[in-house]
Amino acid sequence: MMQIDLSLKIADEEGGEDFPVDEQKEEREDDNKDKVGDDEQQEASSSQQSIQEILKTDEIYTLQTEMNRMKEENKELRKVVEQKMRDYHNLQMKFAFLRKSGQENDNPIILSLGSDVGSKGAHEAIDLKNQSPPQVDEIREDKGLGLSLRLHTQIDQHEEKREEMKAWVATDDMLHKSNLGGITSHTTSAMANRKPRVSVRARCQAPTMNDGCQWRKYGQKIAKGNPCPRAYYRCTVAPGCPVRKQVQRCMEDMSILITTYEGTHNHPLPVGATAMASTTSAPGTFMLMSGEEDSTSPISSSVDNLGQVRLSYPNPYLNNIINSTPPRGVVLDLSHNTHHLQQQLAFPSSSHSALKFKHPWAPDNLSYSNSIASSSDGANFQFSNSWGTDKKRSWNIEDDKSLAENVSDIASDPKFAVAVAAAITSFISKESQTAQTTAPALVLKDGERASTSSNKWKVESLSPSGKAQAFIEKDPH
DNA sequence: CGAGTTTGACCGGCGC
DNA sequence: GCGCCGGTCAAACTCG
Repeated sequence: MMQIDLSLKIADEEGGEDFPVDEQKEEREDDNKDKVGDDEQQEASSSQQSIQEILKTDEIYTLQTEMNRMKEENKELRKVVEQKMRDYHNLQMKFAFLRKSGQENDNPIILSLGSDVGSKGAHEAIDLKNQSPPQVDEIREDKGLGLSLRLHTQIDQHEEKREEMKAWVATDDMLHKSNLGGITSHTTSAMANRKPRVSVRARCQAPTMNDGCQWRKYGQKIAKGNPCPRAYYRCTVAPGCPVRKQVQRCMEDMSILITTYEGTHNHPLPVGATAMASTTSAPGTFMLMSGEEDSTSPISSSVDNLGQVRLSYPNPYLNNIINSTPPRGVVLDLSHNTHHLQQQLAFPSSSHSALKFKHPWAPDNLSYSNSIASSSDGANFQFSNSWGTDKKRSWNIEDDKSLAENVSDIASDPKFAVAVAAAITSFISKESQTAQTTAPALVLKDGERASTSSNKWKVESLSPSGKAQAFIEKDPH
């Protein structure tokens, strides 16, 4: 899934560096031709040549040192990438595990990217590693962007949901103030015994979004509570494809198109829709193709009482979704850009931080790469937990600044959301197709195991801004 | 003429 | 059991 070409083209660099040396050598030869017979000049030329040889040797030595340094750096980066791959895979397994085991109880799983702003429940959550709540707080204070797992007890479940809703509303208010445009997408995971569903919210003027697939409209209804008609489409790429989608305008904001995909394609997807390959629907593809405006925004997701998974950017229209047409499953909300993320972070810009931002793998920035990594193509991403062995990270203003930019950059990439949606819906899809009979348990990164007998899990990454966040909650049903 | 859209009828789930 | 509502069907219609 994640492939980052970390190979260093040392050979090219060497060639490039050697070239000027050869030119200098030729120049020296030409000079020698013009000065044949002049002993003093020959001596001078000889000494000059020896000096140049020394310089050349120094240059070679410098290059070799640089090569070795880059090799070491490359090795470190490879280790980090491999570790991230393992973390991500483990997280996928955990999530699928938890969802399956959690079907017997009502507590949802919450996977979040970024800190859960104002989520009191998160603070009250019990850490998977049996850490005490103060340690959880410590994680938050750490301002890491890593991925953390939390186990929510049933006791604080309801209160936490209220707090999460409060957080949503608070974030919504900020968005209203900033009057941000952009794309909103929602991903909704399927109920345990239903087809996987993914809802995508996006600003789109067209009647429907171009998600790379072929659709045929088979019905239209005016849903209660929304004067905008809801259109029903089915995939016609291949006969018998069970995938269907519903398209409806948001009541509060007609510019927002809510597209809900359901089912899994039984055919290879056309070019441009490959992002759906690992998902149950096409929200990712939509996001890839809806390039209008700024599609970046902080990501957040949560689970409501209906057990739907909500993976969204802070969304002022969330209430509408919940109250009027509550989707089941995962909700991806990309209807807002992330300008406000940067505003919230409000760090003075500097070229240095910008450099870090563009090169998260810089040696002095590896602490970030331990938390979150994003490749240039954006479709590859990884998370890792930010607690446990990662406490040695040291944060400072520069880190915050770089992190803010990293978060913004990652969140701004629609492919990031695509990847998130793909991972989540992939889990959900797989889970819905397989029955889980093994004892509920969670294997942590360091080999620890945690019981999943409780009802609610939360996996979230922490960020200093608390704006780049994503939750995935387990369907309680 | 075929593919896609429209639209009223129909069906099943759910709550009262 | 009844009504409401979401979702689907299918005949009629439109369009290229």
